[in-house]
Amino acid sequence: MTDRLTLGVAARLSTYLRVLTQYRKQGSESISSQEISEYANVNPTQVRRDLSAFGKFGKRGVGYDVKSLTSQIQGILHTGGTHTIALVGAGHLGSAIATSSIFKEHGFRIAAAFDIDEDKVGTAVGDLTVEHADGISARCRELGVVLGVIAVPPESAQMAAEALVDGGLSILFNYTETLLDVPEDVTVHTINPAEEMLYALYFYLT
Amino acid sequence: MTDRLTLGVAARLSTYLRVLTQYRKQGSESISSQEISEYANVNPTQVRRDLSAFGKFGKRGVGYDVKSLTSQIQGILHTGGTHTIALVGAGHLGSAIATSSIFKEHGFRIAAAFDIDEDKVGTAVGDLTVEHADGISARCRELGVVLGVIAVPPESAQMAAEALVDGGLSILFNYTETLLDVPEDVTVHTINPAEEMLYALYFYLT
DNA sequence: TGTTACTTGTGAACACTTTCGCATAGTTGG
DNA sequence: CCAACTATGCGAAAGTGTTCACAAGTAACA
Ligand SMILES: NC(=O)c1ccc[n+]([C@@H]2O[C@H](COP(=O)([O-])OP(=O)(O)OC[C@H]3O[C@@H](n4cnc5c(N)ncnc54)[C@H](O)[C@@H]3O)[C@@H](O)[C@H]2O)c1
Ligand SMILES: NC(=O)c1ccc[n+]([C@@H]2O[C@H](COP(=O)([O-])OP(=O)(O)OC[C@H]3O[C@@H](n4cnc5c(N)ncnc54)[C@H](O)[C@@H]3O)[C@@H](O)[C@H]2O)c1
Repeated sequence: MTDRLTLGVAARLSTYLRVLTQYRKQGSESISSQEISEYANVNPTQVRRDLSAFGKFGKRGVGYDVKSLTSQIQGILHTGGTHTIALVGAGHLGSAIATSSIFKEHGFRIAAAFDIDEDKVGTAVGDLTVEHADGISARCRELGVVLGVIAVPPESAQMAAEALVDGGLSILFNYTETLLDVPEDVTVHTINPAEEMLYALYFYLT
Repeated sequence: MTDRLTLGVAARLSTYLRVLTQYRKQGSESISSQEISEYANVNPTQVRRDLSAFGKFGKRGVGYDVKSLTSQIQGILHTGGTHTIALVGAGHLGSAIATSSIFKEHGFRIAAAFDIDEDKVGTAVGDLTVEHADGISARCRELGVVLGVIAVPPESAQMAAEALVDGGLSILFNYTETLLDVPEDVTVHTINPAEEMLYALYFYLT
């Protein structure tokens, strides 16, 4: 149990957590492996196996209690608390991210938003006041940011990445198509829907 | 070879395609499995094995020719042409999507954008003129749309999904947190960065 | 031409994932 | 209280994925 989860299990548990978080908002108290599997696009047996590896969380004939299963998975992933993130780029995408409830729901607090455009610095996006990109590194250290989101034009992405790395971050989420060159200990997660679209299309076409 | 790819292989090939597409724009003609693996977050041996299953695309001592490898993978995934997509919701996120080059680069053409807000209908986002959401189903059929993107507020997502399904689509990309209920033959892909953030954090914290 | 440095392609071993089938346990309604 | 139904948990087997180690090709340069 002190072992590190394999990549696949950790990915699926994160997906279940997303489904559960939303399912709970929609009112229901109990959920079956069948229902989880439909929203998560996995096999129901897989869901049960993933969960039963850590204990007997379900009730036969009933399903899983949404609230307690949520805590259990948060426990397994050690991600129950609040985590502080920083946003670079306050354009269309940046505003959408800053005002979205998606992050808050899962315990992520956007602590600062940065832009290079003097007209945007000082204005509000969501609950935040946009700060100048010059301050990225210093402010990230100050605020204890663990994760940076890059939502700038593609040609500025490398620059943004370097500023965030300078601020001590080692997890970057890159919404641009730019391939980022970062130190070895930094992980870049790329949000590129086109990639998933190609994948989706393959299974549609065959 | 007429067999369907496994989920994992198809996903990785899509990732390689994303990396190659961008790498090519940055000028280089040749790429090694090592380089692909760094940008794709996989093991270099895995890259070589995935590719060598379909033929000998590389040159020992040199690497892979970026251009020809791109075509080869497009051939394997059958996704070389242009595919037509529709966008529902022309707010902050919708505008960002409509103006992003990410989709075009991979052969996706956004053929129409819809919104319910009368003030937005008729205005331009990117190259498109926003159309009224009432026309979603009819226009999707007319335009031969294969894939729909949902970028509306969470409470409107189910409605948007139903309109798209009515228009004959069976692949939906959902940027909202809402769990969508759709017919069995429709696949929903959810873009929820928070899910991937939880996953990223797990490996960071352990 | 010979040497050095590089990088692919693949056999073999091992680890992990996925699925089936079914015993087991809880629930509901008569 | 019993019968019908539902849904979990898990043994076992088959299928995939992942990594190591190395032979074999290619290029560049002295
Ligand atoms: N992955 C996705 O799902 C997705 C969706 C839409 C857009 N995108 C991509 O997101 C990026 C941004 O799109 P957008 O529509 O928000 O663009 P935008 O032009 O509206 O906003 C970009 C903002 O970044 C700021 N900026 C520029 N350089 C900066 C720097 N060095 N530091 C800080 N801020 C800087 C600009 O001032 C601007 O405010 C694009 O690359 C686009 O392709 C990705
Ligand atoms: N997954 C991600 O990466 C990500 C990032 C940012 C935002 N989001 C989510 O995207 C959604 C949209 O965010 P936004 O900032 O663009 O919001 P927004 O309010 O700026 O835009 C929403 C638009 O949808 C339109 N709309 C409402 N109902 C509609 C309907 N039934 N049909 C057509 N159009 C309709 C509205 O008129 C508005 O123009 C939110 O749910 C947000 O949480 C997701």
